[in-house]
Order: sequence, then structure tokens, then C-alpha cells
Amino acid sequence: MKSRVQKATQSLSPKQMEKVFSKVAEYFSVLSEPSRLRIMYAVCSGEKSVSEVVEMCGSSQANVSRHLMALHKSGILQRRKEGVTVYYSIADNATVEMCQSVCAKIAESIH
Amino acid sequence: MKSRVQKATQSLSPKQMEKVFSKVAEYFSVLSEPSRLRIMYAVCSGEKSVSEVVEMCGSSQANVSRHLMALHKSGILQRRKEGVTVYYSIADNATVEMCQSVCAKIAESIH
DNA sequence: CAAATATATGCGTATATATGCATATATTGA
DNA sequence: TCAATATATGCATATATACGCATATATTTG
Repeated sequence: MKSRVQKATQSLSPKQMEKVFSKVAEYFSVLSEPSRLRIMYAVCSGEKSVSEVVEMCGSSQANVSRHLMALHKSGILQRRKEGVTVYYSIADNATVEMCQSVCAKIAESIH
Repeated sequence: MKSRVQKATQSLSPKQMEKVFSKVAEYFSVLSEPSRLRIMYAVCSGEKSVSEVVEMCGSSQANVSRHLMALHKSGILQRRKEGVTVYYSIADNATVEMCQSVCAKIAESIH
């Protein structure tokens, strides 16, 4: 019996496998910055404008904007513009849940 | 009703939250390199010596050794020394399964 | 149209780290 | 003890990227 990953990768050429590894690495690297995780955590409690996230996270406006944009481009966050204000919210729930379970595991080890 | 992550983080101070984010980021950054993913993929098919992984992955011995060591130090791989040979195998199955499901999702999108 | 406000982005810099190369360390066998 | 083999590591370098600062862009309001 083959696992899901075996089914998905068995027909791929070495070159395609490299592409998969590269994309997966890119995916994880979005989650490998404390500032971006803090921002994701803020957006988890509901849709937020850029300035709200700035307020909550304490980073500069430029930084927050860039990180939100990166999270949006990677497909994790949704972006909605209303007048001059831009609102971000969770788009990819699976990723958020994955982050939360990793967070929970590590948070528990701190108690 | 509170989620697992809420239960685990509600009693943490801002400083402790920063520590959590920092550790989670560190955790994901281990998985954010194509070479390390390739190496993990090799070890997934069963315990491997350093030279076997070098053979399978095509990277230099120095690189493979360093990556295997990093994966071991992060708790993902086990290390067993037998004479002059060092064998690595999966230690943290949860992480491997998480990687595999991300890999499968991305591999499926390539077909 | 001008001013105010919210967001995005160009640029320079500091920092982290992956890699190659050479070499150190450890173990085995002659 | 010496040679061979397997693995680890020090060092230099190239590359990626997070951040600060200034500024551009877009929208609303007067």
C-alpha cells in the first residue's frame, strides 16, 4: 500500500522532484520568521487592517506591510481593499492549523 | 471552547510568546532548505549511513554530514554510530508526516 | 486641487547560512 | 604503528533576506 506522498511523487522525474523540494522549502521559509508568525497570530483572531496589525505587533508599518504581502502572495492570507484601507484575513486554514499545532506543542514545552 | 493553541498560549507572557514564535520559526527554518528536504526524503525510506545519503543525494560529503547533523540536533533524525559509520533514521514521525503531506499537496499540483 | 491618511516599495545595510575546500578526528585492519 | 576509510568541522565566500529610512502611490475629505 502506497502513501499519499508516494502516489504523488512516484511518477515525477528527478527534475520535477527538485522542483517539489524547492517549492516545499519556499513554503516552509514563509513560516520561518518570528515576525511573520506574530503577524499571522494577530490575523488569526479575525480580519485586520495593516495599521491594526502594526498596532498589535509593534513592528514598523513598512515591515508589517511587506510581511502581510508575502503571506498573501504565498496564499496563506486573503487581501481585501476598502477605500484606502487594506484588510487581511486567513485564506489557507490548513496552514494556519498546522502552525497552531506546532505552536501549541512548543508552547506546552515552555510551561 | 478554547483551541489547543489558546490553552497553551493564554498563560504565557509577551516575552514567552516571543520565545515561542522564535522557536517555531527555528523549527520551520530547518525544513526550509531543498537540500535538507532531499536528505530527509532519502532517510524516509529507511535508516541510512552518511555515505549512502551522499550517494543518493549527490551533494558533497561535508554538506550532507552538516545537514544530517542539523536534522539530528533539531530532533527530527536519530543518530547511531556503529564503528566508523554513522546511521541516521527518523526520530520525529509527526514532523516527517507533516512534511510528507505538504510535499504530496505540492507534488499533486505539478501533475 | 490641496492636505491628510493608509499602504506599498526602492534602496542600502546588517545578518544568517549554504556551500566548497581543506583538514581534523575516529575507527578498523594489516 | 601506519594506512585506509567514514565522518565532522574550521574557514572563506556567495547569496538571501529582514529591517530601517525615505518616499511613492492611492484614496478620501475639505
